[in-house]
Amino acid sequence: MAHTPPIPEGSEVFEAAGHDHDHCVDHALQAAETICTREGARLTPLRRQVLELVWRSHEPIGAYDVLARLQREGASDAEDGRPAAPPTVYRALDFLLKYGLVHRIESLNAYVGCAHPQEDHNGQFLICRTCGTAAEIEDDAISAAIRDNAKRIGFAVDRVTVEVSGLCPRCRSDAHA
Amino acid sequence: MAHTPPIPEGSEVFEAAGHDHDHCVDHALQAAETICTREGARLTPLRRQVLELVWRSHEPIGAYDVLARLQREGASDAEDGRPAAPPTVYRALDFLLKYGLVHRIESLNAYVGCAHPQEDHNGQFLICRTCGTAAEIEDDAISAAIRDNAKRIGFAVDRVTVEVSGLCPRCRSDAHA
DNA sequence: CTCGTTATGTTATTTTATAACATTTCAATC
DNA sequence: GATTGAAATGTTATAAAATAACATAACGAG
Ligand SMILES: [Zn+2]
Ligand SMILES: [Zn+2]
Ligand SMILES: [Zn+2]
Ligand SMILES: [Zn+2]
Repeated sequence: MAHTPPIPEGSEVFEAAGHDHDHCVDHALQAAETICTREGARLTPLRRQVLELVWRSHEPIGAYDVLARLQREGASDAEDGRPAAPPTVYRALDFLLKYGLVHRIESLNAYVGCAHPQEDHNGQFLICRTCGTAAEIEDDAISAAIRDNAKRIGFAVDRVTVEVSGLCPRCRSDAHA
Repeated sequence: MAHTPPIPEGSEVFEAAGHDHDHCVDHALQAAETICTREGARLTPLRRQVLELVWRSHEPIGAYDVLARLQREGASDAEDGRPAAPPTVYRALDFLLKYGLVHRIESLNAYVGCAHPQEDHNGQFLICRTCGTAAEIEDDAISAAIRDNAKRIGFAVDRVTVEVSGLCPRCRSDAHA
């Protein structure tokens, strides 16, 4: 499952500044299609659109921000005037969470596209307090340490939330200047 | 309240069932006095009362639950009729958070008394989805793993949130029965 | 096509948190 | 002990996040 690749100096998990994010989005949507097909889940136009909106935001995005963008774009098919309502977005997000296509960042009340949606995991995040970027990591050492502790105590782990906030490498350099 | 037989292994972090919680509360309030004195911070009657209410709840408690209890008990000094308002509680909680006397559980939007308030830390929690108990652990292996990862990536850690939800040893046994 | 299921629409409300400004309390200085 | 500036609390209003409850539409198996 987990590759904990040697990270030379810092910046693969934090996306490169000028990278082609459209490509990331397309890739994520493609992966989502694959997963939903495999799972027999229906990635409807609405759900797909919400997933795309979440991915387009390079930072974690709140449900109401998703809603606002959804309203601006209009529902994908029906362009019938009435703006979408909160439950529309929350239901789509719930679906995406269920199939591991997005993660919820508890400390921000916000959502972010999952970086490796194939694998079953809860997501561990490094969140920059300055630029807002959330890098998803998957560190076996962290997972193992948590698993070991729980085992020692006799606690049956269901869901793990790891959210580290601080300064990303880039913002750190900027701060020095 | 309920007396439940001894739990064989691994249950120090989860409080024993029939323990004297009043003692925990008193101890916590005492420690808070000490810390605030040392820090030159004012543990006012209101703040003290909020801390006590948080501690009295054996589970993490929401701000509005604290508020409700505060209203029921009346403000500690002034018994002037008007019920307390949300900012009163949020400000007290902010103070208590600032001095490390309580922790906020992000995944529950709730607050819990800190088990080792002397030390500077962010708190790591095992939260039972059945009984609601949140056990605060302080696992160096977890902290170290997170610190190492961040260092490798060049991320400057500010605040760490670790919240593990699942089944505590007791509820696990109960489920087996 | 028919029918049960799943998805979405719609309206209202609940829960959580903060903004903005007024008043009180406190302790230091005069 | 009065003066005063800072910190704490009171008060009112609103923002932000999430869900409840019920109605309609779309979908897919038989
Ligand atoms: Zn992920
Ligand atoms: Zn940054
Ligand atoms: Zn603590
Ligand atoms: Zn339990």
